[in-house]
Order: sequence, then C-alpha cells, then structure tokens
Amino acid sequence: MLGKDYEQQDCSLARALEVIGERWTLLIVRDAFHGVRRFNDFQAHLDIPKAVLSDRLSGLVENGVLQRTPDPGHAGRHLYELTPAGRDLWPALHALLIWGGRHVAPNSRVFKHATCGSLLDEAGHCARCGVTPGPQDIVSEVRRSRTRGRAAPREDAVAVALREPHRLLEPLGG
Amino acid sequence: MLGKDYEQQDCSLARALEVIGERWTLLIVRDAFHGVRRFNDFQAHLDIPKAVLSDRLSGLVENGVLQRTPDPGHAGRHLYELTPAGRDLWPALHALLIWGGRHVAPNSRVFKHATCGSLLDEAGHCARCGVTPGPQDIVSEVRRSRTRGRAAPREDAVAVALREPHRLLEPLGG
DNA sequence: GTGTCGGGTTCAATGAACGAACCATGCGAG
DNA sequence: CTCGCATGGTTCGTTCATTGAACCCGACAC
Repeated sequence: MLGKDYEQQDCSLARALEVIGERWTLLIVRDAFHGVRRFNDFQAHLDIPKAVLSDRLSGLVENGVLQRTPDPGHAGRHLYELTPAGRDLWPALHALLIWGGRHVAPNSRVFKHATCGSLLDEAGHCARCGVTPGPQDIVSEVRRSRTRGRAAPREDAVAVALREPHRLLEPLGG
Repeated sequence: MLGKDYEQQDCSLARALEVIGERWTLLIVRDAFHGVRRFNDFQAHLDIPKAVLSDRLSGLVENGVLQRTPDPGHAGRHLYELTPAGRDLWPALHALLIWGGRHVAPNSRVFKHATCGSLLDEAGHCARCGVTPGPQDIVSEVRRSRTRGRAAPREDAVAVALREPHRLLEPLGG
C-alpha cells in the first residue's frame, strides 16, 4: 500500500496497513472469518474484479494472513483459510465493525457467545461468562429487526448461507 | 473508497472502511491521536502529497472524525482535532497497532496508563488499576531498546517532539 | 469429442495518487 | 510601503492502481 519512503516511519501501524490496508483486503478477511474459503465465493459475495481478488489473496498468503491449500474434492482448486496470525486480526476487525455500527450505519449482524448464547457487548465481552471469547467461540447472526430496508438483499450463495446463524471460522457450505 | 455497488452490502465494516479505509487516512488519525493538529505538521511527518492530505482531511471532517477550527493565533489557518467519534476509533487503531507489532514488525512505542504509569497489556488493559483507559489517559513513549536500527530517524518537528513521552490527544508543540 | 464450471490471467480504459509548480494570505524586517 | 518568507492550500501533467470484459486452462460430465 504505502510507498517505500514510508519504511522510514518506525511505526507498526504503517506496517500493518501495508498488509491489510489495501482496498478490499479487510473485507476479504472478514469473509474469511465467516467461513468463506473458495475463490468464487469471495468473488460472488464481494463483487470484486477477479484480477484484484487474485492479487489480494496472493498478498494475504504472502504475508501470512491466509494459507492456500489444495481443495481435496477438486484437483487444481484451492481453499483459502486464516492462519493464526489472520485469526489474530479479530479484535481489530471487531473494533472497526463496532465503530462503523455506532458512527456510520447500524450494524446488521450481532455476535453471541457460542457456549452460552448471550449477546456480546461492544468490547466483545460476554457479561454472563465474564470472558472475551475468540472468534472460534462466537456465533454471528442477522439482527432480526426493524425494516432491514436498503434495496434488495444479495442473493449469492454466501449471502444466503449467512442468513442463518453461523459460528465464525467454520467453513461455509460444504 | 469502495465503489457504489458496495452499498448493497448491508455491512457496517464496509461503511467504516468507506470513512477510514483509504490510503493514508488511518495514519492521519493516528497522528491526530498524538496531538498533531496543523496541516504542515501532518504533511511533514507523513511525507504525503499536499493534494492528498487536503482531500483526506476534508473527508475526515465531512465524516465527523475530525473538526476543523480556525487557528486562534493565525488567521486563515486551521486546526484539525478529533471529534468524539474520532476518539472512538482508539480501540480499533490500538488493535491494529498491536497486531502489526506482533505479526509484522515490532512496535517502536509503548503505551502506559497516565494515572499510574504502568504498562498496558496488548488489550490496552492496566493490570494494576484494573481498567482499560481511554486515549486521554494514555501516555505514549518510545520503547527504549535494542538497536533501533532501521535507517536514520526522521527529523521533522513532529518526529522530534514525539521522542519525549506524550499524553494522547494533547496538542503537540504550542 | 463437446460442454461447462471453477479458478485464474491478460488487456484497454478509467480513475486515483504523486510531486512539482503555482497562488493567496498574513506576518516581520528594512 | 515593499520585500521576503512561511503557512495552507489548489492546479496540473505524469504515473500507478483498479475495473470489467475477454480469454485461457484443467477437471469432470456426457
């Protein structure tokens, strides 16, 4: 992302942004948390040009956020999954999501603690259990609510699958 | 940032990224947390083209992250300061900083609780006081450490001022 | 063989970002 | 008053990134 002259900035935020600060990148990571693993699913859900998606996925793999593995069912195809470093992005992603929901437009999904079912607060904390669960213990579901308004909902496979509650990191659809 | 067709994505992360996801934007916000308020200080510290900086500052003001006020000392000049919504970005910014420090390159600064002086952990929590202080109660200082290596340090006014410990949000240099 | 689907790459056109040059205002010195 | 300089921008031509359509290839399916 940032020009090479930024390497003089001794700042790990700049480093982080070089990895996940490009257009689309964080949305790809978000989908990965929701269990999207295949090229076409990312593409259909994000409406992103294939060339850009290909470029971003390669970048994320290079930087250790995703790992590319052969798809066992289909030779020549790949699965993209979060590495531990990628899963470590959850707090940052969650904080941005909350901020967007609070200051830009209300969030359409809510997060619940998988083991007790109660809603997490804005810090991602489960009041009942007194813990801050990691993504593997969080269920994301659509906030059933007032006039979800806003144009026709998307109809791609990923969007449809995500209308059901879904535990983060668990592979989506087969 | 994202094309208009993304408005169909009912996702507050996308909304957030439209506001703070462009190139440079988060670095500007970071500097704002460190007390930078003047156009030239941003420009000197970030090595960003003036046209882009002007554009980003206007965008942040429009989106309610910064507010532009006349500089009391100098007519015709402005000060850019974080609004409450902007200050609310702290958890997200901090999480990204920590992630970058852990997975990309070690962080060159540390954060301490202003009221007790002890180091904050990676969640931004003060173990001694049992609180997670907001930015106004955090002091940022250079990690005094092994071979800070990496090229010559920057010499612009902001970089020099930030070599001293500095409480977040407090205006820098006069 | 032909067809089709997933997973890409290539390419021309568009749109951002860059950096240098320019402009306007407000000083302070002479 | 005039000159020079600093701040805070805007304008503009060049360069780089993004876009979307078209094309390619390898696996099956028939």
